[in-house]
Amino acid sequence: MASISPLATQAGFGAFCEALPPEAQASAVAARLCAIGTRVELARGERLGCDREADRLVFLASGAAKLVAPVAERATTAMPGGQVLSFHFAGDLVALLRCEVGACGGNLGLVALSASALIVFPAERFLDIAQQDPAVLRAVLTRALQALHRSRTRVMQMGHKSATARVADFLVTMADRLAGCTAGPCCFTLPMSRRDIGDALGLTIETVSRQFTELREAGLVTTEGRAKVCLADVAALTRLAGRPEPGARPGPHKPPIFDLDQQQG
Amino acid sequence: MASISPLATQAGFGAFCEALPPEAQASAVAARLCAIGTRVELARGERLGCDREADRLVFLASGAAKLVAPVAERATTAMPGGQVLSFHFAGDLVALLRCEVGACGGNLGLVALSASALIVFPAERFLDIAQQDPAVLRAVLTRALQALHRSRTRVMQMGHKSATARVADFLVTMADRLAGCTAGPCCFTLPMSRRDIGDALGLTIETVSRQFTELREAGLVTTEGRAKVCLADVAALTRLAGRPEPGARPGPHKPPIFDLDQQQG
DNA sequence: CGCAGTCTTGAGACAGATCAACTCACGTGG
DNA sequence: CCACGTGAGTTGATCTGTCTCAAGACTGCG
Repeated sequence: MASISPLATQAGFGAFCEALPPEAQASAVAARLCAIGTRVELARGERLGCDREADRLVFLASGAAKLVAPVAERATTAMPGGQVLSFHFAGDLVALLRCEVGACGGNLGLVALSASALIVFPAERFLDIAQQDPAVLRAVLTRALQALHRSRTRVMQMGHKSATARVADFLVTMADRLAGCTAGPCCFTLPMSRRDIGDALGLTIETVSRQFTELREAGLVTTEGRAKVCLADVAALTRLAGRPEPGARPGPHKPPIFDLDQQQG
Repeated sequence: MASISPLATQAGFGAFCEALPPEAQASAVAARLCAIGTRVELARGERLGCDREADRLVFLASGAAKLVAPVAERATTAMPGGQVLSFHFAGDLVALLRCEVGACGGNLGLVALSASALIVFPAERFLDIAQQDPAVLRAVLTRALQALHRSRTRVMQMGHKSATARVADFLVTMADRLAGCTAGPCCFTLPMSRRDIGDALGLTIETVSRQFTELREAGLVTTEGRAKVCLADVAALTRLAGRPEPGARPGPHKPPIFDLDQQQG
């Protein structure tokens, strides 16, 4: 079972503070945020559900996790673990909507792909405190916009992309997130199963497997064991993924697109 | 062409201020935000592109619009107007990423579905000013999270839902947003074409049309002319859409799920 | 009234899902 | 250390839903 340690001095909080804007790291706001956080450890496969009443903000201090939504009624046939909405890695700030059924299907959960350390915050109180330091609040906003950007990109893919393009895009994204690599060759270990990949991409496990085989035969990818993959040419995969190329400009990422809808209340 | 009126006293700014938190409406922050906004009117079909250098924040004072991304290279075959990322209506705050090619394909655009009045802000300066009033910044964050919620919901749909479920979900969403209706019968006028719907749902225009026909034959939908639709039973469509039902609770919407990724820079 | 573009309907093609073996990696216990 | 078993992954054959291509019908506008 998940073990809970209420001591704010434990490992994990340090990583959280480092993720805050530099000028806020030693501030009272940082301390107060830590004070309302609860450290949780999840073993591989363990699940942190959402709260019934309140939204939660979860900082992933270490490890890897998937955000899942239970599949509505029957969907098609498969999908035991529910739809995978996104993958998360150390340093991510994830949020779990309260359980009341929302458009997403409510009852979201964060499932550890590998042993993970989390800091769980009540979202409402977190934002109340963060609001006192505009820099912190803005940092949270920036992350929200990045998440939105990723999600939008996802929508485009799911919209009308072939299985090959989706898998290629997935690999390119993972190369970036897991190995910090956006061009050339690179190797890394995937923490998630083929089933997770399929669930995230809207493909079956068989189709994912076939795509890996094709990429292998094309010489773009080699695999070792279940999890280790080496990409021969990230740029080529990016092309396959149907993404407009990052252009000549190297350098890190562009900030996000965003789009903020109206509350209809 | 789009006409630009730099006078901050014009219509549109009022709607913008009303969208701010009550306590901020008469504040200096509100006035300073208006001061950096530019009013733009778009006729049906006109396009507001993104800026080359800076992100833009766009408040949709009146009308309806679609956010589009140019389709990468060739995609499959069709999609003249590019992929539709989202639809927006009066009161929405939309943002346009700078043109530099991002993962979304860069070069986003906002295309008016009907005559619209917009207020365009430079995002950077907008946030600098908003940062001085935590309530305003938090309001922006709230909207971002709602947008993320919608986008996530979208991902789930695109992931593995049948054409029928997608169209049903689309109609339910529009009933909510255009007629404020979440159950029972309701009528409204769709500002977008079948092509736009298809582009947004990742379906062809023909498939969308066939789904409308099926829903019509099932007695769930009647249409009048091209744009007017009447839904006989929103709850039944919600079920068809594969969404878990909103439950017995009536009442307005739940706040959003969210999920904030890490900056990898 | 007639044209142009949108929408609808139909027939055939194809990508990916489904069902069903089979193989392999990896952890266990002899 | 190696045989073994379990579950993940791969591969193959078939089936289905959606796209594609091709007419046709309607809406709405000039």
